[in-house]
Amino acid sequence: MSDSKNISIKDVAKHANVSTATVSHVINGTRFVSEETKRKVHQAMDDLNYRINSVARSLRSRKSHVIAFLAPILASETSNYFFMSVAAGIQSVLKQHRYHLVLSDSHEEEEYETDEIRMLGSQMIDGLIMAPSSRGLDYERLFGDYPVVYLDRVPSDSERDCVVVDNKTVSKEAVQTLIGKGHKRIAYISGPNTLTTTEERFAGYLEALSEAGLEAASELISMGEVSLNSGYKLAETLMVHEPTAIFVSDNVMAMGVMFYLQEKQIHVPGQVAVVAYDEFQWTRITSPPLTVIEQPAFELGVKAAEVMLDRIDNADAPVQEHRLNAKLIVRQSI
Amino acid sequence: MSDSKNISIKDVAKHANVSTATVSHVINGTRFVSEETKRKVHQAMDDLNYRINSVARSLRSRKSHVIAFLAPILASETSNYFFMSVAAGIQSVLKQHRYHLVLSDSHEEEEYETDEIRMLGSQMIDGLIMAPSSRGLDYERLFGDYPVVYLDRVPSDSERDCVVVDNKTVSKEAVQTLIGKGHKRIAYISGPNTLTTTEERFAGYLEALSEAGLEAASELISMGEVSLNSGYKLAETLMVHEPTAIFVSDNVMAMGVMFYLQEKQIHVPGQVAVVAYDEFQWTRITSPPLTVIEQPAFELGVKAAEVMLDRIDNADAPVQEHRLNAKLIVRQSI
DNA sequence: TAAAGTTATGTAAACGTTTACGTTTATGCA
DNA sequence: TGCATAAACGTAAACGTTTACATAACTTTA
Repeated sequence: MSDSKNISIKDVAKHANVSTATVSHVINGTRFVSEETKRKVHQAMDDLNYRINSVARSLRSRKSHVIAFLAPILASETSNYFFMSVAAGIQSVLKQHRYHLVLSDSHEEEEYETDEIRMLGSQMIDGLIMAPSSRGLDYERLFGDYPVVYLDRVPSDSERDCVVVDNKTVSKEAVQTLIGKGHKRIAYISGPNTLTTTEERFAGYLEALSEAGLEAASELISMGEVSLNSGYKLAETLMVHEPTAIFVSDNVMAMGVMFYLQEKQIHVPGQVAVVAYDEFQWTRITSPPLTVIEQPAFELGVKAAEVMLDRIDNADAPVQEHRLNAKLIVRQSI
Repeated sequence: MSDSKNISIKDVAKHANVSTATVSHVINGTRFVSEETKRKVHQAMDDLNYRINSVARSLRSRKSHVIAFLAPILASETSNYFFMSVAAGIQSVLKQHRYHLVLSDSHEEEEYETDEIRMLGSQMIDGLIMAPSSRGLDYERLFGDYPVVYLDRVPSDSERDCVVVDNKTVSKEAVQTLIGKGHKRIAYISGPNTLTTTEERFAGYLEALSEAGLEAASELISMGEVSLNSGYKLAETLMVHEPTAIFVSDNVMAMGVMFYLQEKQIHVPGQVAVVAYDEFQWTRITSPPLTVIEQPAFELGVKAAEVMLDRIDNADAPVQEHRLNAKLIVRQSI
C-alpha cells in the first residue's frame, strides 16, 4: 500500500533516463523539453506514483505558497462570522493562484496574537494577512521577512498595505436614517473603543448627531466586551434611559441586544428601533428582520488576497490603502 | 530593516564558536549542552536575530507540523457554522502541540474536494482531518502518505480512524419528545440523503415513528439542497400537508424554515412545532427560541485532533472510532 | 569546411536543517 | 600508570528540489 521509501525526482529521472533537471523542468514547464522526453517523464511519474515534495521545493525556491490569515476567527464563544466570510474571500483567490491558506486565531488577545505570529516563523509563510487586535503593539518587531497586509483594522503607525471598510460613512448614514425617522434619543452599543473600526463607527455616529443638532448623551453610549451576554447586559442598562433607537456596532452584541428585547417583550421597532452591524442570515429571521449594515466581508478578503499577491510579485510597489464601501440594508426593525 | 541575507544556523554557529550540531541541539533540547555553551548560542541567536527556517527543518526531519482540515467550512453562501466550531476545537489542541492548521474548503463538492487533496500534496502536511462530501469516492487513491482522520462523516469502506456524532440516538430522542407532546404528523426536512450523518438522522426519525406505531408519511418527508432558500421552499411545500411539527436536520435549512414560518405568521409552536439541528447563538433569539440538537462540535474537533496526534505518534495502533453524544435542548419552539 | 549558432539536455551546487557517527578531553578505577 | 568510561561537542551526509552553468549534437553561415 504505502511505499516504504519515498520516491523522489531522482528516481523518476533514473526511470526515464533523463536528468533531474529535465524532470523538474517538465514538472514546472520552466524550459523547453521535447514532446518525446516529456512523455517519458510523465510515464515514469505515473509508473512510480511520484508526488512532488513541496517542502523541498519551498526550501530551494524560497517560496512556500502559503499565506497566513490571523484574526479573531475561530474562538468558539464570541464567534464572529465576519472573519469567516473574509477567510472565504481570501481562499477563493488564493486557490486560483495555487496558494494555501493557514488560519490562525488571535482570540482578539495580544498574547495569543504575538504567540501565533512567532509560531508562523519566518520562512514557512510567504505572507501574512491580519486583523490586528491592538493598535498600539509594535507588530513590526514580530514579523518575519514576508509582506504583511492589514485587514479591517490598522495599527496606528502602519506603513503597510491595508484593506479596510469605510465605517464612518456608513455608520453616519445609518444614524442619519434613524434621525430621519424622527429619532432623537439614539443609543450606541459597541465593543471597546480600541480598534480603528470601532472608533470610525463611533465617529460616524457622533457626526450624524452633531450635524443634526442633536447632543450625544453619555448615558446612551455604552461600550463593553464583545459577546452575546455583554450585548444583553448593555441593552438592559441602556433601556433604563429610554432610547427610541439603538445602534449596535457589532453583530455578536446585536444578538445579545435582540435576545434581551425579545425576552422582555420590548417591541421592535414600536418601542425601540434597532440597526446593527453585519448582515448574516440570522438577521433575516429575527422578528422583525433587522436593519443592518452589510460589510463587504468576502470582498474584503478577496481584495486583501489580491493585494498580497501583488505585493509578493513586487516588493517595491508603493503601499496601497483600499477602503471598501459598506451598505445599509433597511428592514423592519426601524 | 530587513537583512538582505537570511541568517542561518551556520551563522549562529560561527558567531558562537560552536558547531551547527550544537546550535541545533540547543534549539531543540535534543542532547545535553553545557550551560555556558547554551548561553553563548542564545546570545548569538539574539545578536543575529536568528529565526529558524521551519521549511528546512521539515525537509530534513520529515515532519511539517501542519495538519489540514478539509470540510465545507468557508463557502460563503451555505455557511455552515458547525464546521467552524469544529475547526476551533481542532486548533485548540493543535496549538498546544505547536502544530499548525491549514484550512481547505471542499464546498461540499467532490471536484473541489479532490482538487484540494491534490493540492495538499504529500509532504506538506503531517495529517489530514476531513469531513468527506461523498460516501462513494475512492479517497484512498488521493491521499498521500499521511494519516487521515474522518470527522463527522465516514466513507463507506473506511479503515481509518474517525470521530463522529451519535446522530441516530439523538434524532430519535427528539422525535420521541415531539411524539410525547402528542404530535402525530411530524415532518422531516433535510439535505440530500447522501451523507452518513443525514442517513443516521433519518433512521432515528423513522425508528421513533415506527416504535410509536406511527406511519412515516412520504408527503411529510422532504429532502433538498442545503441552503436557506431551500429550507424556505421545503417548508412552504410541506405546510400544505399540515404537519403539526417539523424536524429540520440541518441548521442552515432551519433558518430557511424559520424565515418562512415567520414571514407567513405561522405561530410556533401553536400551529407547528419546530426542532432543528445545531445550537448556535441565533437559535436563542428567534421567536420563540428554538428547540435544538446540540452537537458537540468543538469537542468533535478536539477529539479528532487528539486522535490525529496519537496516530502520528503510533502509526500501527488499532483504528479508533469515536462516537460522541449530542444533546437535545428543549426550548419554547415545541 | 570551419566557425558560429541553436536546440535539447545534463551536472552539480545550493537551500538550512537534523542526526548518525566520530572525536576530544576529563575522570574513575585497578 | 594505563585503560575504560563518560561528558561535551564536532563533522559531514543526508532531506528533495531548483537553477546557474556547461555540454553535446545538429544547423546554419560564409
